[in-house]
Amino acid sequence: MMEQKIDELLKKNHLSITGGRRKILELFLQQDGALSHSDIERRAGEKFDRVTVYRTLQTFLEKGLIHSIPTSDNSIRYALCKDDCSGGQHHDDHVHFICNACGTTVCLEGVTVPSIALPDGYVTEQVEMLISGVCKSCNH
Amino acid sequence: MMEQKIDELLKKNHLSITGGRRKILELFLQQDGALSHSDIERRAGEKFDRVTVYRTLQTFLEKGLIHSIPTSDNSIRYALCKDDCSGGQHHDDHVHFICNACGTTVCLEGVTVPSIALPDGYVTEQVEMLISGVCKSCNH
DNA sequence: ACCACAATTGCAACAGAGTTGCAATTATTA
DNA sequence: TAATAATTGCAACTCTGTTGCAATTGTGGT
Ligand SMILES: [Mn+2]
Ligand SMILES: [Mn+2]
Ligand SMILES: [Zn+2]
Ligand SMILES: [Zn+2]
Repeated sequence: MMEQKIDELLKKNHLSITGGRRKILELFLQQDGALSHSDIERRAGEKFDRVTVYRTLQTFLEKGLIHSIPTSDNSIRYALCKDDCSGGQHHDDHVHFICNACGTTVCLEGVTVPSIALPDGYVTEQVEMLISGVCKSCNH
Repeated sequence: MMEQKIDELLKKNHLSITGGRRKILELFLQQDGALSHSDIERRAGEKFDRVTVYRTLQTFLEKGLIHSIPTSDNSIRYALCKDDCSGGQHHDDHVHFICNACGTTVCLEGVTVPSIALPDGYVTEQVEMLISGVCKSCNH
């Protein structure tokens, strides 16, 4: 049962269980790809205020339930984290893929970001790798 | 003389020479790192309308004079392209670095983006690599 | 140097995205 | 079930980005 899974996820992250959080988490679990703020607003229907969506995403980010994916068109996407990202510590070192045909953004969990040697004096804290092209489904 | 260089750059890209374009190009040439829209608006002073800045950046992008850099905080930065990017064809395969301390974004021209093998069915068209951390100057 | 034409600009008006304070509602714990 | 703390919705606001249109400016040819 998905409902049970949702409540467990919220409890595990020390979040109180509310309708809005349940609904947004459900959207992520039903979904293969990443979601933008407006995706969520649209699919959550008229049931929740815009502000609640903003605050919920912010909370989920801080708790390490989701991570954000920067895109070239200035519209951040969000995707579920793996289990070991709790507590605000993210360990997502996978590549993100954006399809130029259908627009979907997915986490390529199997493709890890290679480590890069930077010039002297630069210290790496986080690496984002974003690949755009044509996705599996759009390649007929 | 910088003024001469600016006009040549505009002519080479088949753009008419106007005050706004001159000023914005000057900002990029005076600058080591990348600039956001609001950086430009601020530094260009009250001299130009917001809309002109948007349209000028758009034009520069299309002509291959500048390229855009996606960031995690939803604020696109822009940086000058190398000479071989004219005509809307970009050949920037370098890594971008954002300093968490001072906030500046720079093109690491010497660091090329490694090629990545994607799962079957995915076709790569463009790769963005964005590293955040502490930059050279902030590492005292 | 001037003119005609095309391109660029500023302005106004608008749409969308994101933020904040506050009061009402709801969840948690005892 | 009641007390307390957290979450939510609402209103108001700011900031960002877009569009149409008329005024201005740049360009190339005379
Ligand atoms: Mn991901
Ligand atoms: Mn660059
Ligand atoms: Zn696709
Ligand atoms: Zn720095």
